[in-house]
Amino acid sequence: MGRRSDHSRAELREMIITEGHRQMQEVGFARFSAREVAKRIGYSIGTLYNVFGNYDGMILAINGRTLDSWRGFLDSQLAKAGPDADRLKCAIDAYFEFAIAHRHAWAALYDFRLPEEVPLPEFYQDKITGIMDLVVREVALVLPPDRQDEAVPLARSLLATVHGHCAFTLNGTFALLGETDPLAAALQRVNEALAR
Amino acid sequence: MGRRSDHSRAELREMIITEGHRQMQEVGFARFSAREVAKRIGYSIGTLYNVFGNYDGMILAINGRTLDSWRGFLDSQLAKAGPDADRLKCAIDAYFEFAIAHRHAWAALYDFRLPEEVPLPEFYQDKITGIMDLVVREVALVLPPDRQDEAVPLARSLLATVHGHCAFTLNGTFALLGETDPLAAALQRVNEALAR
DNA sequence: CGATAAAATGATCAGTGTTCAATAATTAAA
DNA sequence: TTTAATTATTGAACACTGATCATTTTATCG
Repeated sequence: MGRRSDHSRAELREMIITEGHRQMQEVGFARFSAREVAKRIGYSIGTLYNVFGNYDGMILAINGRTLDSWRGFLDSQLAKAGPDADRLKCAIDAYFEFAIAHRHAWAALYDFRLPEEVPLPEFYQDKITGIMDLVVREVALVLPPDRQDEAVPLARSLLATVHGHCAFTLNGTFALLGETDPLAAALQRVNEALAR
Repeated sequence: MGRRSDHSRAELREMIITEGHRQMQEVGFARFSAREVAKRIGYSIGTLYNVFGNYDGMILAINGRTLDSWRGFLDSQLAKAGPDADRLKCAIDAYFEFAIAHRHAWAALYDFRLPEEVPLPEFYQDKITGIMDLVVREVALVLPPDRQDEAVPLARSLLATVHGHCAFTLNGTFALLGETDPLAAALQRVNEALAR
Protein backbone atom coordinates (compact mmCIF):
# COMPACT_ATOMS: atom_id res chain seq x y z
CA MET A 1 0.00 0.00 0.00
CA GLY A 2 1.07 3.60 0.04
CA ARG A 3 0.05 6.76 1.77
CA ARG A 4 -3.08 6.04 3.70
CA SER A 5 -5.47 8.93 3.79
CA ASP A 6 -6.63 8.05 7.29
CA HIS A 7 -3.32 8.90 9.01
CA SER A 8 -0.69 11.49 8.26
CA ARG A 9 2.90 10.70 9.07
CA ALA A 10 2.77 12.79 12.23
CA GLU A 11 -0.45 11.13 13.33
CA LEU A 12 1.07 7.71 12.74
CA ARG A 13 4.12 8.66 14.80
CA GLU A 14 1.81 9.79 17.54
CA MET A 15 -0.21 6.57 17.42
CA ILE A 16 2.92 4.45 17.74
CA ILE A 17 4.25 6.46 20.66
CA THR A 18 0.91 6.48 22.43
CA GLU A 19 0.33 2.76 22.05
CA GLY A 20 3.98 2.01 22.73
CA HIS A 21 3.84 4.04 25.90
CA ARG A 22 0.74 2.19 26.98
CA GLN A 23 2.44 -1.14 26.32
CA MET A 24 5.54 -0.06 28.17
CA GLN A 25 3.49 0.89 31.20
CA GLU A 26 1.54 -2.37 31.09
CA VAL A 27 4.26 -4.97 30.57
CA GLY A 28 7.55 -3.18 31.21
CA PHE A 29 10.70 -2.90 29.15
CA ALA A 30 11.67 -6.57 29.40
CA ARG A 31 8.41 -7.76 27.83
CA PHE A 32 7.91 -4.87 25.47
CA SER A 33 7.36 -5.91 21.87
CA ALA A 34 7.42 -3.69 18.79
CA ARG A 35 5.42 -6.32 16.92
CA GLU A 36 2.69 -6.15 19.53
CA VAL A 37 2.51 -2.38 19.19
CA ALA A 38 2.27 -2.71 15.41
CA LYS A 39 -0.52 -5.24 15.73
CA ARG A 40 -2.49 -3.06 18.11
CA ILE A 41 -2.45 0.01 15.90
CA GLY A 42 -3.17 -2.03 12.80
CA TYR A 43 0.09 -1.46 10.98
CA SER A 44 2.85 -3.88 10.03
CA ILE A 45 6.14 -4.18 11.84
CA GLY A 46 8.02 -2.72 8.89
CA THR A 47 6.14 0.55 9.17
CA LEU A 48 7.40 1.13 12.69
CA TYR A 49 10.94 0.80 11.39
CA ASN A 50 10.21 3.21 8.56
CA VAL A 51 9.01 5.79 11.07
CA PHE A 52 11.70 5.45 13.74
CA GLY A 53 14.65 4.01 11.82
CA ASN A 54 15.36 1.37 14.41
CA TYR A 55 14.26 -0.13 17.69
CA ASP A 56 16.31 2.24 19.82
CA GLY A 57 14.74 5.25 18.13
CA MET A 58 11.30 3.94 18.94
CA ILE A 59 12.14 3.26 22.56
CA LEU A 60 13.67 6.72 22.91
CA ALA A 61 10.48 8.25 21.55
CA ILE A 62 8.39 6.25 24.00
CA ASN A 63 10.66 7.03 26.95
CA GLY A 64 10.60 10.65 25.84
CA ARG A 65 6.86 10.54 26.23
CA THR A 66 7.31 9.26 29.75
CA LEU A 67 9.69 12.11 30.51
CA ASP A 68 7.17 14.62 29.12
CA SER A 69 4.43 13.15 31.24
CA TRP A 70 6.65 13.16 34.32
CA ARG A 71 7.71 16.73 33.74
CA GLY A 72 4.10 17.74 33.23
CA PHE A 73 3.09 16.15 36.52
CA LEU A 74 5.90 17.89 38.39
CA ASP A 75 4.94 21.24 36.89
CA SER A 76 1.26 20.84 37.68
CA GLN A 77 1.88 19.74 41.25
CA LEU A 78 4.22 22.67 41.84
CA ALA A 79 1.72 25.07 40.31
CA LYS A 80 -1.01 23.66 42.53
CA ALA A 81 1.18 24.05 45.60
CA GLY A 82 1.74 27.75 45.03
CA PRO A 83 4.71 29.90 45.98
CA ASP A 84 4.38 29.65 49.77
CA ALA A 85 4.26 25.88 50.10
CA ASP A 86 7.19 23.62 50.82
CA ARG A 87 7.85 23.32 47.12
CA LEU A 88 10.80 20.95 47.33
CA LYS A 89 8.82 18.52 49.44
CA CYS A 90 6.05 18.84 46.92
CA ALA A 91 8.45 18.08 44.06
CA ILE A 92 9.84 15.03 45.81
CA ASP A 93 6.32 13.80 46.56
CA ALA A 94 5.46 14.21 42.90
CA TYR A 95 8.66 12.43 41.86
CA PHE A 96 7.75 9.38 43.94
CA GLU A 97 4.07 9.50 43.11
CA PHE A 98 4.73 9.47 39.38
CA ALA A 99 7.33 6.73 39.59
CA ILE A 100 5.03 4.52 41.63
CA ALA A 101 1.96 5.17 39.50
CA HIS A 102 3.92 4.46 36.30
CA ARG A 103 6.47 2.03 37.64
CA HIS A 104 7.04 0.12 34.42
CA ALA A 105 7.32 3.19 32.22
CA TRP A 106 9.50 4.88 34.83
CA ALA A 107 11.80 1.88 35.16
CA ALA A 108 12.11 1.70 31.38
CA LEU A 109 13.85 5.09 31.48
CA TYR A 110 16.76 3.32 33.15
CA ASP A 111 16.35 -0.24 31.86
CA PHE A 112 16.98 0.91 28.32
CA ARG A 113 20.42 2.19 27.40
CA LEU A 114 21.84 3.09 24.02
CA PRO A 115 25.05 1.38 22.92
CA GLU A 116 27.94 3.05 24.73
CA GLU A 117 29.30 4.82 21.67
CA VAL A 118 25.93 6.29 20.65
CA PRO A 119 25.15 9.68 22.22
CA LEU A 120 21.68 10.56 23.47
CA PRO A 121 19.80 12.49 20.79
CA GLU A 122 19.39 16.18 21.50
CA PHE A 123 15.62 16.07 21.85
CA TYR A 124 16.04 13.53 24.64
CA GLN A 125 18.86 15.39 26.34
CA ASP A 126 16.67 18.48 26.40
CA LYS A 127 13.90 16.68 28.24
CA ILE A 128 16.32 15.59 30.95
CA THR A 129 18.02 18.94 31.32
CA GLY A 130 14.53 20.46 31.41
CA ILE A 131 13.67 18.46 34.50
CA MET A 132 17.07 19.32 35.92
CA ASP A 133 16.46 23.05 35.36
CA LEU A 134 13.19 22.74 37.23
CA VAL A 135 15.01 21.23 40.21
CA VAL A 136 17.74 23.85 40.07
CA ARG A 137 15.11 26.58 40.17
CA GLU A 138 13.41 25.11 43.22
CA VAL A 139 16.70 24.52 45.01
CA ALA A 140 17.77 28.09 44.33
CA LEU A 141 14.49 29.34 45.81
CA VAL A 142 15.26 27.59 49.09
CA LEU A 143 18.97 28.38 49.24
CA PRO A 144 20.05 31.59 51.05
CA PRO A 145 21.59 34.35 48.89
CA ASP A 146 25.14 33.51 49.91
CA ARG A 147 24.78 29.95 48.71
CA GLN A 148 23.17 30.53 45.31
CA ASP A 149 26.32 29.32 43.59
CA GLU A 150 25.69 25.89 45.06
CA ALA A 151 22.30 25.59 43.38
CA VAL A 152 23.38 23.67 40.28
CA PRO A 153 25.74 21.12 41.84
CA LEU A 154 23.42 20.68 44.79
CA ALA A 155 20.40 20.13 42.57
CA ARG A 156 22.30 17.46 40.64
CA SER A 157 23.25 15.66 43.81
CA LEU A 158 19.80 15.91 45.34
CA LEU A 159 18.26 14.56 42.16
CA ALA A 160 20.58 11.57 42.45
CA THR A 161 19.70 11.20 46.11
CA VAL A 162 15.97 11.16 45.45
CA HIS A 163 16.50 8.87 42.49
CA GLY A 164 18.37 6.40 44.66
CA HIS A 165 15.57 6.32 47.22
CA CYS A 166 12.94 5.99 44.51
CA ALA A 167 14.84 3.19 42.78
CA PHE A 168 15.25 1.24 46.01
CA THR A 169 11.54 1.68 46.68
CA LEU A 170 10.47 0.33 43.32
CA ASN A 171 12.97 -2.51 42.98
CA GLY A 172 12.14 -3.93 46.39
CA THR A 173 15.46 -3.23 48.09
CA PHE A 174 13.88 -0.99 50.71
CA ALA A 175 11.15 -3.51 51.39
CA LEU A 176 13.80 -6.17 51.95
CA LEU A 177 15.74 -3.89 54.28
CA GLY A 178 12.66 -2.97 56.31
CA GLU A 179 12.35 0.65 55.21
CA THR A 180 8.68 1.57 55.41
CA ASP A 181 8.83 5.29 54.65
CA PRO A 182 11.37 5.92 51.89
CA LEU A 183 9.82 9.24 50.99
CA ALA A 184 10.46 10.60 54.47
CA ALA A 185 14.03 9.36 54.34
CA ALA A 186 14.65 11.06 51.02
CA LEU A 187 13.12 14.28 52.26
CA GLN A 188 15.32 14.19 55.33
CA ARG A 189 18.50 13.79 53.28
CA VAL A 190 17.45 16.68 51.06
CA ASN A 191 16.66 18.96 53.95
CA GLU A 192 19.96 18.19 55.64
CA ALA A 193 21.83 19.24 52.53
CA LEU A 194 19.88 22.47 52.29
CA ALA A 195 20.20 23.31 55.99
CA ARG A 196 23.84 22.31 56.38
CA MET B 1 24.71 -39.11 27.87
CA GLY B 2 24.73 -39.40 31.61
CA ARG B 3 26.94 -38.37 34.46
CA ARG B 4 30.23 -37.21 33.04
CA SER B 5 33.20 -38.17 35.12
CA ASP B 6 35.08 -34.99 34.27
CA HIS B 7 32.69 -32.67 36.13
CA SER B 8 30.64 -33.15 39.25
CA ARG B 9 27.32 -31.37 39.55
CA ALA B 10 28.82 -28.75 41.83
CA GLU B 11 31.71 -28.19 39.47
CA LEU B 12 29.33 -27.81 36.56
CA ARG B 13 27.30 -25.29 38.51
CA GLU B 14 30.48 -23.42 39.23
CA MET B 15 31.52 -23.45 35.58
CA ILE B 16 28.21 -22.03 34.45
CA ILE B 17 28.25 -19.27 37.02
CA THR B 18 31.86 -18.37 36.30
CA GLU B 19 31.41 -18.26 32.55
CA GLY B 20 28.01 -16.59 32.91
CA HIS B 21 29.50 -13.94 35.14
CA ARG B 22 32.26 -13.34 32.63
CA GLN B 23 29.69 -13.00 29.84
CA MET B 24 27.57 -10.66 31.91
CA GLN B 25 30.55 -8.41 32.56
CA GLU B 26 31.55 -8.44 28.90
CA VAL B 27 28.27 -7.84 27.11
CA GLY B 28 25.81 -6.73 29.77
CA PHE B 29 22.38 -8.01 30.68
CA ALA B 30 20.66 -6.94 27.47
CA ARG B 31 22.99 -8.99 25.28
CA PHE B 32 23.49 -11.87 27.68
CA SER B 33 22.75 -15.26 26.16
CA ALA B 34 22.37 -18.56 27.98
CA ARG B 35 23.08 -20.39 24.73
CA GLU B 36 26.38 -18.58 24.40
CA VAL B 37 27.35 -19.58 27.94
CA ALA B 38 26.47 -23.20 27.17
CA LYS B 39 28.53 -23.14 24.01
CA ARG B 40 31.55 -21.72 25.80
CA ILE B 41 31.63 -24.32 28.54
CA GLY B 42 30.96 -27.13 26.07
CA TYR B 43 27.56 -28.20 27.36
CA SER B 44 24.16 -28.02 25.70
CA ILE B 45 21.54 -25.44 26.49
CA GLY B 46 19.32 -28.05 28.11
CA THR B 47 21.91 -28.80 30.75
CA LEU B 48 21.85 -25.20 32.00
CA TYR B 49 18.12 -25.55 32.53
CA ASN B 50 18.59 -28.82 34.36
CA VAL B 51 21.02 -27.16 36.75
CA PHE B 52 19.17 -23.90 37.40
CA GLY B 53 15.56 -24.78 36.63
CA ASN B 54 14.99 -21.69 34.55
CA TYR B 55 16.56 -18.58 33.16
CA ASP B 56 15.80 -16.44 36.20
CA GLY B 57 17.51 -18.94 38.48
CA MET B 58 20.62 -18.80 36.36
CA ILE B 59 20.68 -15.00 36.31
CA LEU B 60 20.17 -14.90 40.08
CA ALA B 61 23.12 -17.24 40.53
CA ILE B 62 25.26 -15.04 38.30
CA ASN B 63 24.15 -11.81 39.95
CA GLY B 64 24.75 -13.51 43.28
CA ARG B 65 28.33 -14.04 42.21
CA THR B 66 28.57 -10.32 41.46
CA LEU B 67 27.23 -9.52 44.92
CA ASP B 68 29.79 -11.87 46.49
CA SER B 69 32.57 -10.24 44.56
CA TRP B 70 31.35 -6.76 45.50
CA ARG B 71 31.06 -7.69 49.13
CA GLY B 72 34.53 -9.19 49.06
CA PHE B 73 35.98 -6.02 47.60
CA LEU B 74 34.27 -3.86 50.22
CA ASP B 75 35.57 -6.09 53.00
CA SER B 76 39.11 -6.13 51.69
CA GLN B 77 39.24 -2.38 51.18
CA LEU B 78 37.93 -1.76 54.69
CA ALA B 79 40.41 -4.22 56.13
CA LYS B 80 43.21 -2.51 54.27
CA ALA B 81 42.11 0.89 55.55
CA GLY B 82 42.30 -0.15 59.18
CA PRO B 83 40.33 1.10 62.15
CA ASP B 84 41.61 4.68 62.20
CA ALA B 85 40.91 5.61 58.58
CA ASP B 86 37.82 7.40 57.31
CA ARG B 87 36.15 4.06 56.83
CA LEU B 88 32.89 5.35 55.39
CA LYS B 89 34.73 7.32 52.72
CA CYS B 90 36.70 4.18 52.06
CA ALA B 91 33.51 2.15 51.70
CA ILE B 92 31.97 4.68 49.32
CA ASP B 93 35.16 4.78 47.26
CA ALA B 94 35.06 1.00 47.05
CA TYR B 95 31.36 1.07 46.11
CA PHE B 96 32.07 3.35 43.16
CA GLU B 97 35.29 1.67 42.19
CA PHE B 98 33.66 -1.73 41.97
CA ALA B 99 30.64 -0.47 40.05
CA ILE B 100 32.83 1.32 37.52
CA ALA B 101 35.26 -1.55 37.10
CA HIS B 102 32.39 -4.02 36.62
CA ARG B 103 29.80 -1.72 35.11
CA HIS B 104 27.93 -4.36 33.13
CA ALA B 105 27.80 -6.91 35.92
CA TRP B 106 26.88 -4.19 38.40
CA ALA B 107 24.12 -2.82 36.18
CA ALA B 108 22.74 -6.33 35.73
CA LEU B 109 21.96 -6.40 39.44
CA TYR B 110 19.29 -3.81 38.71
CA ASP B 111 18.46 -4.53 35.06
CA PHE B 112 17.18 -7.95 35.99
CA ARG B 113 14.02 -8.22 38.05
CA LEU B 114 12.00 -11.26 38.95
CA PRO B 115 8.29 -11.27 38.10
CA GLU B 116 6.50 -9.14 40.66
CA GLU B 117 4.82 -12.05 42.40
CA VAL B 118 8.02 -14.07 42.78
CA PRO B 119 9.98 -13.34 45.96
CA LEU B 120 13.76 -13.12 45.99
CA PRO B 121 15.24 -16.47 47.05
CA GLU B 122 16.68 -16.50 50.53
CA PHE B 123 20.27 -17.06 49.42
CA TYR B 124 20.04 -13.86 47.42
CA GLN B 125 18.33 -11.86 50.14
CA ASP B 126 21.12 -12.87 52.49
CA LYS B 127 23.77 -11.47 50.20
CA ILE B 128 22.00 -8.10 50.10
CA THR B 129 21.32 -7.90 53.81
CA GLY B 130 24.93 -8.92 54.33
CA ILE B 131 26.12 -5.82 52.48
CA MET B 132 23.55 -3.80 54.38
CA ASP B 133 24.85 -5.10 57.72
CA LEU B 134 28.33 -4.05 56.72
CA VAL B 135 27.10 -0.51 56.08
CA VAL B 136 25.12 -0.43 59.33
CA ARG B 137 28.26 -1.42 61.22
CA GLU B 138 30.32 1.34 59.66
CA VAL B 139 27.61 3.93 60.17
CA ALA B 140 27.27 2.93 63.82
CA LEU B 141 31.02 3.38 64.27
CA VAL B 142 30.77 6.99 63.13
CA LEU B 143 27.56 7.89 64.92
CA PRO B 144 27.80 9.33 68.45
CA PRO B 145 26.43 7.20 71.30
CA ASP B 146 23.18 9.16 71.59
CA ARG B 147 22.35 8.50 67.93
CA GLN B 148 23.07 4.77 67.74
CA ASP B 149 19.37 4.07 67.26
CA GLU B 150 19.55 5.89 63.94
CA ALA B 151 22.18 3.54 62.56
CA VAL B 152 19.88 1.15 60.72
CA PRO B 153 17.50 3.63 59.08
CA LEU B 154 20.38 5.97 58.31
CA ALA B 155 22.46 3.22 56.73
CA ARG B 156 19.51 2.27 54.52
CA SER B 157 19.07 5.84 53.38
CA LEU B 158 22.77 6.45 52.82
CA LEU B 159 23.02 3.26 50.80
CA ALA B 160 20.22 4.59 48.60
CA THR B 161 21.97 7.95 48.37
CA VAL B 162 25.24 6.44 47.25
CA HIS B 163 23.40 4.12 44.89
CA GLY B 164 21.68 7.07 43.26
CA HIS B 165 24.95 8.87 42.68
CA CYS B 166 26.58 5.70 41.39
CA ALA B 167 23.68 4.97 39.05
CA PHE B 168 23.71 8.50 37.62
CA THR B 169 27.45 8.17 37.11
CA LEU B 170 27.22 4.94 35.16
CA ASN B 171 24.13 5.70 33.09
CA GLY B 172 25.48 8.99 31.86
CA THR B 173 23.02 11.29 33.62
CA PHE B 174 25.74 13.03 35.60
CA ALA B 175 27.87 13.48 32.51
CA LEU B 176 24.91 15.07 30.74
CA LEU B 177 24.29 17.38 33.68
CA GLY B 178 27.92 18.45 33.93
CA GLU B 179 28.78 16.72 37.19
CA THR B 180 32.47 15.87 37.07
CA ASP B 181 33.00 14.54 40.60
CA PRO B 182 30.04 12.40 41.62
CA LEU B 183 32.02 10.62 44.30
CA ALA B 184 32.70 13.87 46.11
CA ALA B 185 29.04 14.80 45.88
CA ALA B 186 27.96 11.48 47.35
CA LEU B 187 30.49 11.76 50.14
CA GLN B 188 29.26 15.24 50.96
CA ARG B 189 25.64 14.08 51.24
CA VAL B 190 26.69 11.24 53.49
CA ASN B 191 28.78 13.44 55.75
CA GLU B 192 25.97 15.96 56.09
CA ALA B 193 23.62 13.25 57.27
CA LEU B 194 26.14 12.03 59.81
CA ALA B 195 27.07 15.50 61.07
CA ARG B 196 23.55 16.94 61.23
C1' DC C 1 -4.42 8.60 -18.05
C1' DG C 2 0.20 7.45 -17.25
C1' DA C 3 4.42 8.30 -14.66
C1' DT C 4 6.57 9.20 -10.42
C1' DA C 5 7.12 9.29 -5.77
C1' DA C 6 5.84 7.85 -1.20
C1' DA C 7 4.15 4.57 2.08
C1' DA C 8 3.22 0.12 3.70
C1' DT C 9 3.87 -4.69 3.65
C1' DG C 10 5.32 -9.24 5.39
C1' DA C 11 8.22 -13.17 4.17
C1' DT C 12 12.73 -14.03 5.60
C1' DC C 13 16.76 -14.28 8.61
C1' DA C 14 19.27 -14.89 12.73
C1' DG C 15 18.72 -14.94 17.18
C1' DT C 16 16.33 -15.69 21.93
C1' DG C 17 14.29 -18.53 26.14
C1' DT C 18 11.97 -22.89 26.93
C1' DT C 19 10.50 -27.71 26.74
C1' DC C 20 10.99 -32.60 26.85
C1' DA C 21 11.15 -37.18 24.54
C1' DA C 22 15.08 -39.65 23.48
C1' DT C 23 19.56 -41.15 24.46
C1' DA C 24 23.86 -42.03 26.85
C1' DA C 25 26.52 -42.81 30.91
C1' DT C 26 26.80 -44.33 35.48
C1' DT C 27 25.56 -46.99 39.35
C1' DA C 28 23.16 -50.81 41.81
C1' DA C 29 21.26 -55.20 41.83
C1' DA C 30 20.99 -59.88 40.49
C1' DT D 1 29.13 -60.29 34.49
C1' DT D 2 24.82 -59.13 32.95
C1' DT D 3 20.77 -56.70 33.73
C1' DA D 4 17.97 -53.17 35.64
C1' DA D 5 17.35 -48.68 37.48
C1' DT D 6 18.91 -44.13 37.91
C1' DT D 7 20.86 -40.08 36.58
C1' DA D 8 22.80 -36.79 33.30
C1' DT D 9 22.81 -34.81 28.83
C1' DT D 10 21.26 -33.78 24.54
C1' DG D 11 19.32 -30.96 20.76
C1' DA D 12 15.33 -30.66 17.66
C1' DA D 13 11.15 -28.19 17.99
C1' DC D 14 8.31 -24.23 19.38
C1' DA D 15 6.96 -19.62 19.92
C1' DC D 16 8.76 -15.67 20.22
C1' DT D 17 12.05 -11.41 19.24
C1' DG D 18 14.40 -7.38 16.43
C1' DA D 19 15.81 -6.46 11.81
C1' DT D 20 15.87 -6.15 6.60
C1' DC D 21 14.26 -4.97 2.10
C1' DA D 22 12.32 -6.42 -2.49
C1' DT D 23 7.75 -6.03 -3.60
C1' DT D 24 3.36 -4.09 -3.80
C1' DT D 25 0.04 -0.65 -2.99
C1' DT D 26 -1.52 4.00 -2.78
C1' DA D 27 -1.43 8.85 -3.63
C1' DT D 28 0.02 12.76 -6.25
C1' DC D 29 0.77 15.42 -10.27
C1' DG D 30 1.81 16.68 -15.08
